[in-house]
Amino acid sequence: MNMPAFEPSQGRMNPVLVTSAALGIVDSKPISNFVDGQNIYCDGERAGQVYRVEFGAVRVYRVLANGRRQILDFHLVGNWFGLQNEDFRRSSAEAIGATGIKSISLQETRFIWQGLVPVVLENYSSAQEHQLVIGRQSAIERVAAFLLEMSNRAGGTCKFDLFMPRIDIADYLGLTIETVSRALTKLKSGSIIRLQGTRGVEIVNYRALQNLCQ
Amino acid sequence: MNMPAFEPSQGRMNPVLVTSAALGIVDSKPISNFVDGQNIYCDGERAGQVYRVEFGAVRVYRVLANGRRQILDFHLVGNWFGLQNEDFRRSSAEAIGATGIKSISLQETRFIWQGLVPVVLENYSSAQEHQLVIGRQSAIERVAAFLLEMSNRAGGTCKFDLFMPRIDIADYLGLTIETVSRALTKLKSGSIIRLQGTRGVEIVNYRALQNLCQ
DNA sequence: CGTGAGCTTGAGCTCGATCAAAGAGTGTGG
DNA sequence: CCACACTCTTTGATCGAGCTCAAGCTCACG
Repeated sequence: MNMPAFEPSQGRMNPVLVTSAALGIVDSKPISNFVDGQNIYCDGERAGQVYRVEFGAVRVYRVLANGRRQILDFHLVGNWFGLQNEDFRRSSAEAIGATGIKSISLQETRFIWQGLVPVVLENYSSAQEHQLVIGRQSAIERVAAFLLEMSNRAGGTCKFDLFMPRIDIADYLGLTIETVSRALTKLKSGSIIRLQGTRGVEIVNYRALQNLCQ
Repeated sequence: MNMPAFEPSQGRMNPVLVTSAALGIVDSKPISNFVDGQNIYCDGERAGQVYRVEFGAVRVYRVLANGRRQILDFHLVGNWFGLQNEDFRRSSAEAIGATGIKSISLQETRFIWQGLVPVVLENYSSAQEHQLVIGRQSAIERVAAFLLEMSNRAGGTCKFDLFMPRIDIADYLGLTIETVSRALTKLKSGSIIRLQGTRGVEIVNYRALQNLCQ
C-alpha cells in the first residue's frame, strides 16, 4: 500500500521530487556561501530558518560539557536540514569545505509543511538507522556501514571521495580517529577497499562490505 | 557569506493543537488490545497504519542478523509511532505489558499529515538526542540519562516505575543487562537513586544525576 | 623542497562484554 | 500458606575491543 500524501522517494537520493512545493519557494532565494568550518547555526540559538544544501556538505553536531562531540548527521547536495519543532537549536551546523546553502524562514514553512513531511521522515529514518549502527555494531562494522552509506549517497558508485576528515567520521560513528584509521587499514589489507590519498575510497568487494554490516 | 538574521518564530504551533485534526479521526477508532510482548508490526512487513498508544507502552526495535537487538524508541501513553516514508517496515513494534493502541490507515493520513508534522519532528528530535547518548556517553552516563528521560516522560516526578525489564533498557542504551545492573547499583550506592523492587525508581539526588549526563 | 595539519601505527590500559553463579521476585500447585 | 519452579536481576571473575598516549608518516600547500 502506498503513502498517498506524497510521491514515493528513493531513500535520501531524490528529495527533489517530494519537495516540489518547498522547492518553488526556496528556489527563488539567493545562495549563501560558507567556507570550510563556518558556522551555519549554533546550539542554543533561536531557530529561524530551514536550510537546503546547494553544493558542498554540512555536519550537524552536539558537543557535551566535557568536549566530546557527536555528529548527528551529514547533509549533502539537495538535503534539507535544520527542521525542528522547538524554538531553540539543540545542535550546531557547520559547512564542510566550500558550501552553498539556501534557506527559508520558519514563518514561510507553514505553507509547505506538507511538502516537507517526507523530508523530516527521511531524516528521522536515517537517524534511527544510525542508532542501530552506533548502538550495536563493532568498530569495523560501523566503518563498513559508513562507507556503504557514503557510497549510496554519492549515487551508488563504488569509487568516491569522502568529503570529511577522519575526526568527523570518528565523531559520527562514536569512535576515535585511531580506531577509524585502523578499521580502514584492515579493510584495505583484506582487499575490500582501496584508498587513494586521504579522501579517496574505492569499494573493491561490495559484498564483503555488506556482510560486515550484518 | 552571512546568513540573513534569524527571525524570531512567532506563534509557534503547540503540538496538541496542531494534531487536533489527527485526534479527531483517531478518537473515533476502537482500541486494539495487546498482551505483553505481542507484536504490533514487524520488520519487512508492508506499512499500512500509524498508531497511538492509549495505555501501556510500546518498544520499537531492530534485530541484526547476529541476534543483537537495538531498541530505537519507547512509546508511552499519547505517543504516536509507526510514522514512516517507506512502503515497508524497517523495524518491529511490540507491546510492553497490557497495552491499548488506536490506529489509522496511511490512506487516511493524507488529511492529517500536516497535523502530524510536530509529532514526526519530536520523534526525530528524540532519536537525535538518543544518538548522542549511545554515541558518546559511558555506561553510567547512559543509565543516568535514561532515568532522567523516564522521569520526564512520567511527568517529571522523581518517583516512578520503569515499565520495561532490564534487557529492554540494555538494548535501548546499547549495553548489556549486567552493565545496566551494575550502573544502577552504583547510583544506589552513591545515594543518587533508590530502588524499590525490580521496577520502582526514586531519584534522590536529581542534580547529581543531571551532572552525570554532561 | 620544507612545513604543518591530518593520518597511521604502536604499546599499554581501561571499561564494558562475556561467562558463571547466586539471589530476588512472581506465580503455581500441594 | 508454604514449597517449588521459573524468570529476572545482581554480583563476581576474566577477557578483549577500543581508548589513550606517543611516535612516525603523508600529503597538500606555500
